[in-house]
Amino acid sequence: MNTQFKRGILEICVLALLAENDQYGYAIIHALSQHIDVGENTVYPILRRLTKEGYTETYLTESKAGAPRKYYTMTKLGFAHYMKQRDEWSAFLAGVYQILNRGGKKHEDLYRRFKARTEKTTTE
Amino acid sequence: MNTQFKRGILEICVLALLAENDQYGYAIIHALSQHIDVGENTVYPILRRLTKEGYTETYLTESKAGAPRKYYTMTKLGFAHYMKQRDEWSAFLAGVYQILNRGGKKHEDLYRRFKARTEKTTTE
DNA sequence: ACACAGTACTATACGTTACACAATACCTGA
DNA sequence: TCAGGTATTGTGTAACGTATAGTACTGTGT
Repeated sequence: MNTQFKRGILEICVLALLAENDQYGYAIIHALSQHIDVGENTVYPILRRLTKEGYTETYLTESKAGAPRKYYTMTKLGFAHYMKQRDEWSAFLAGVYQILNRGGKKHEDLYRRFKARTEKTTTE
Repeated sequence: MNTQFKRGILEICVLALLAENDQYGYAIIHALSQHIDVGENTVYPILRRLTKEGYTETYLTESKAGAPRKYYTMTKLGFAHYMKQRDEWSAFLAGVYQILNRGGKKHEDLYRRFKARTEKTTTE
């Protein structure tokens, strides 16, 4: 999986979970990794950054099954940031959609077109 | 606009245009910039990278209105790469969609939920 | 003839972010 | 006590968008 795709979007995904409920890092990682390929080395830094920037705050709770958990809770600033990021993301997606889906969208269409074009110009 | 969003996707967008027809850099930049915010400093490096990796090849043509144009043409390898990237992108998007669109999707819904949650726990 | 705008491309340096690698620490069950 | 699941932190690296700057060619207005 192209790791570049995740840049910027992972943060939004984390914010999306925190907009629902307070969560601790490990749980967030599990939730995210059910849908996208992501590990602890990636998510924890995001959580630290969000906190550093005032988008989230933390509190510790003890756990019966392991080390204490650091819960992250979204601030109002964080929610506003989340809304803004969502907007930018969907605007960006709309633009990309326009570019990727001109003419034939399906692979067969694309392949037929490409093949037709390359064959008449002695490519090989 | 979050510049991070573009990582990896810009390359796909360029490939999408080249899958249709041979194009020169300046034209590609114009086509892309109608839909997403992107400049020459970003696109030319991508074109060079694509060529370096064998996904595109180039040929020069003279132009009546300016410097000679370097046309980029997609190789078979490039087309295969394009198809693969498209697949990965849509798989990634599907995952992100699952995460971002659980429960209420619209801003009003999200806001109502967030507000309700924060108000009952003496935030402020 | 010269400045200038538009066209077209190249090169260097930097910042952000995902992530590999590594370490720490707590608890439970065999 | 040792493995394994839980839970977090820190360091270093690589990719890629992009700001900045520069080269070079053509046609037009003055």
